[in-house]
Amino acid sequence: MRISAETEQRVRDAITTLHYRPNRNAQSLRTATTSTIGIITDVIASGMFSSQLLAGANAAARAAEHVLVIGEGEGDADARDLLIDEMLDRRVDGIIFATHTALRTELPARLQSVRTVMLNCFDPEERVPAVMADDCNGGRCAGEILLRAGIETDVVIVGETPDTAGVAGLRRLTGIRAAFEEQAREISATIDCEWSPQPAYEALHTWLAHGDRPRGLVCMNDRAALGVYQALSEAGLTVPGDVSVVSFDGSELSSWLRPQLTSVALPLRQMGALAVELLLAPESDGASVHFVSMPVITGESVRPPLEPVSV
Amino acid sequence: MRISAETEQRVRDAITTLHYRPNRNAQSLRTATTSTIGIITDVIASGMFSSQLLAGANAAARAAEHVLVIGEGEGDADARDLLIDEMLDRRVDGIIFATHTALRTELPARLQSVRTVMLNCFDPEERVPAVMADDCNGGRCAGEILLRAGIETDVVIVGETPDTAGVAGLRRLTGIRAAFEEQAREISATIDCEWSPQPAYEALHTWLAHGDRPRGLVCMNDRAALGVYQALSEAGLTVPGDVSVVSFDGSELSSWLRPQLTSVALPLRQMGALAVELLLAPESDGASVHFVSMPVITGESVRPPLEPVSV
DNA sequence: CTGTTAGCGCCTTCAA
DNA sequence: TTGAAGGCGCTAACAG
Repeated sequence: MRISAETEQRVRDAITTLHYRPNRNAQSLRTATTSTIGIITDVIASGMFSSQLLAGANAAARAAEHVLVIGEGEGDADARDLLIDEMLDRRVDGIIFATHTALRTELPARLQSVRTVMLNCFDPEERVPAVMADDCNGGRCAGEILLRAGIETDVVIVGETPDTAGVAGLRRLTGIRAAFEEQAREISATIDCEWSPQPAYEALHTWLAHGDRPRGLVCMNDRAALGVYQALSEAGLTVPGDVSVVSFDGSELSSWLRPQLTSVALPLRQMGALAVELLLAPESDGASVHFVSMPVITGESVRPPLEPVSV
Repeated sequence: MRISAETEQRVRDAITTLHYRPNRNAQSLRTATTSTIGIITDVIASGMFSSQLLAGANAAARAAEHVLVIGEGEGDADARDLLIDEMLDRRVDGIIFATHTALRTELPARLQSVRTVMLNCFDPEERVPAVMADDCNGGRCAGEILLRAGIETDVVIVGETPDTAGVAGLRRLTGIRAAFEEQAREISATIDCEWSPQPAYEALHTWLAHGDRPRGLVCMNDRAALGVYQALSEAGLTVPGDVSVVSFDGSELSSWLRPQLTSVALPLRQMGALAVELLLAPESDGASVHFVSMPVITGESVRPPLEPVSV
């Protein structure tokens, strides 16, 4: 103890008055760890999707005393790879590879030797852990909502798109069908259209022109549901009086519609958070896909059951 | 030149086969520059706002070969300051301080000695450059849209909220009034309500109950306009037949409504980009507020002028 | 004009 | 237990 207490105090004072803070770059150089996580998204701007994923990831990162570096690939694989390099150059502790739409996609080559978690997408060969919404169970929920309301026939699905690269549609469809099969019922029809207001409006408008009248409608997302509302209203059908409507995503939009939409929500925040937790977890956790369950946001777009149901 | 060409080639080969890349942390240590920009937002998750600001900032950062690290203050000043410290510890080249709503707000103390640009907010003492939407001119545009359509009387504003911390409302209002005053006209009434569907719906519904019938409506944002559409439709008024509607923000929602909404758009992407450019510009540029003009997104919610107007 | 050297700020090992 | 020293990977200044 060669340093006097007084000297120590003077040093401590200097630390505060000069606002000294350790240089994390120097720390990183020595320790080869940065407390920094890179997150690569295809499109940041995409309204709620990427931003909520980001928000969840950021919250979890903060909780673990980490910070997020973001990069937007903009759909261009080269730009994306450049970004990845940029992050690796900065020696991020790991990378989250996120897409704004649920996708089966090849993990970029240069990520295969880096600690990586896929978010809202998964590698066909499951080389790294992935986080996805549990669309299959979500679909089942949507189906059960209608069934519990006593709507077992004349149910139509709006937004079937089996050809897309996305996997959400197929999984939701599977879940819905499963719920109906359990009750020995089935879906009456599926209407194929993009998951946006205008296409959904047009598709349903055309379909209704045939004279069929559905009792229940499942929309593949809230935006499609908006178009569906418009088409139903034009056809003089009321929600939920004539037709009950269930949807997916649980976006803000679902709460803006009148009547408020019952929607099976994408747990984007939780997904983002889980991705960070997996990335930071000491155990590699194998490389399985983690499914996050989709909560139901109950609105007023589904007819209450005619008779009270015993649980 | 003591190194033989052959040796040089062998080194170069090693670089590529071993995927050697310079360690930017080491570079930073030496050069005291990181090619990294920190961006502090109050809420990332807030739908389009922060995410579009982020997207714009990110694009500009990429163009300047920089990378963005993000931090979400979550409304808590302490958490925010911790984040700022975290970024300064990482020796970011500068910080963008962004809010999701246009605000007049004090620059955090520890940012006063750091290269900083305020985004969507400004310091009362203008200590640093700021980027904001030109809401005043935007308001004027909104007014002129109605005036050019021949709607000079019975114009009502939905969403007056002079008491908020936000400055957008007041500025838009000022612009609208200015446009009308230039034609020696004036706004008939202002309806005070929050800028969301439900409050706007209720406020207009109540107002319409008095029996007054507006010819033009200016909504303070697209979400309020959604509520306004609902109230008008309930009252049996058509858009744009009976009432012309203009709104602000230019969000996706405006394109989803039927008829499509004419909206004076927030140039969020450009704002984010400009903030980065100012931050990286060699000249400090003083510390003035930079106003980014708001483009008009033309929909079908405004009645075409009865007679062709000569430009 | 090339090749060597001395740190950037920190952490970790080693000696006292 | 505490202090000194070496080196993380790089760049800028310097010597040859």
